[in-house]
Amino acid sequence: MANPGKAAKAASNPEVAVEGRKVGQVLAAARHIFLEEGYGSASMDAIAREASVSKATLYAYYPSKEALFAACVSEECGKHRIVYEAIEAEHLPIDQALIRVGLQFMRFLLRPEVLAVHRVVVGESGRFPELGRAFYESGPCLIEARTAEFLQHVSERGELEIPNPQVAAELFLAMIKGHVHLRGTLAIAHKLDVAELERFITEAVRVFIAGYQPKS
Amino acid sequence: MANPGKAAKAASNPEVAVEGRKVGQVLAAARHIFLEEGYGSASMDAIAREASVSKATLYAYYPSKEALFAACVSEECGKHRIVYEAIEAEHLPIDQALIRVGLQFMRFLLRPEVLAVHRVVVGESGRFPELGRAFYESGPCLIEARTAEFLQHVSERGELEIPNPQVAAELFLAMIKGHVHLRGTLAIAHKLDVAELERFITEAVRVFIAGYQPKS
DNA sequence: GTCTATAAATGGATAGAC
DNA sequence: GTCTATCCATTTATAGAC
Repeated sequence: MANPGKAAKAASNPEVAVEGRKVGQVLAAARHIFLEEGYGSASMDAIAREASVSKATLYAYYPSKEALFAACVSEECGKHRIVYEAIEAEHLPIDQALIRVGLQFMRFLLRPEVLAVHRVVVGESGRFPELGRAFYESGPCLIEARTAEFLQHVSERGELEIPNPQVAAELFLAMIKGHVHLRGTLAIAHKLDVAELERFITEAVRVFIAGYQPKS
Repeated sequence: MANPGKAAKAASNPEVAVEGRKVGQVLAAARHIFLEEGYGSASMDAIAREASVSKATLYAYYPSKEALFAACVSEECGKHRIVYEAIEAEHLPIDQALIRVGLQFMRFLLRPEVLAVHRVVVGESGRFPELGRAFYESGPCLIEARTAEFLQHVSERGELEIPNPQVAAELFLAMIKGHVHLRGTLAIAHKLDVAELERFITEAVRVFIAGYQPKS
């Protein structure tokens, strides 16, 4: 498995820690340019310039602009897997726990890089269908699954009565997003009032809990 | 106001009924190309070709590609105003009324042209900030306002108890959208099971009503 | 693998005839 | 207003030297 011949190849570069040196620069530059300009407006020249390599080197790694785009955005989607860490709110009362999950969720969604990926993927998913699916499965779908697990535990402990945790998770996450996330993706400068967001999330949690209150 | 000189100018063309003949062709073609290719990948050549005019004519109407794009997408956003007609469900019991509103909402959102506009606007809103705002205000914002009005009436009749109809409308519409709309924008071919959508909406309505049940 | 140089096509935008 | 023809910068992609 280990390759003795070219052992100390990575980790000598301050850039992203992808295998190889230049390929890391290329991917980082591509990421930056594509997320900033979108697929159509981005140019391989700009990427090569920012990566400090020649265009020929780009094409040595990736056979086409499309391939580079797909590789680079797919990788970005994959990262989302890592970010949404396990919910550490199991010990709290249910309303406090859900509020915490909601805030954590929104803090993640509203990160500028996450919004940028969202924009590019939505914008290009008509032309890159696989991309839409990859994004969906490594992002929203995964987060929903984890939230469903959490809700299942909540239901098993009898704190709420949730016959279908999958559907409940979808409703919960959708409520939390509300229009705040949409405004984020639309780049509407809207001095995000954290206190107001918290009030909104609190109301969402209240409605959710009312909907899944145990009957006993 | 009326212009006797060039009276019978419009309405002689099978294309879209915008003022003038060629300008209508241009806008229709631009709409089509931009929505299909996105801003960056679309070309003025392609638009001119599809509109059956020369590029010079394009530039006679609009000074730049950006201007044509903005004009054409803004116009498309404006159309959304019209589509979401007044809610005609006031006479139904509240749960049935809300289910109906939800279905109507989703039928609108999932129309291919509406999804296409959504994709383009989200994709380009990073570079065209005014576009994001125009879309938001003529689409989601307006629909939310109308839904809030409806909920206010419901609350005034005592069917539900809704202290803040604005927030409630946001929660309601967000739940209805769930992940179905996201999958639509991501162009994920997902044989839309209408029966399942109806079940989902029914559950969303159930949770919503539980959250705003009058206390009496 | 990596570069310089360039091919070959297309991009947005315009000049000038009618 | 509309067209043909064209300018010139930029595009994706490649050939060939090192």
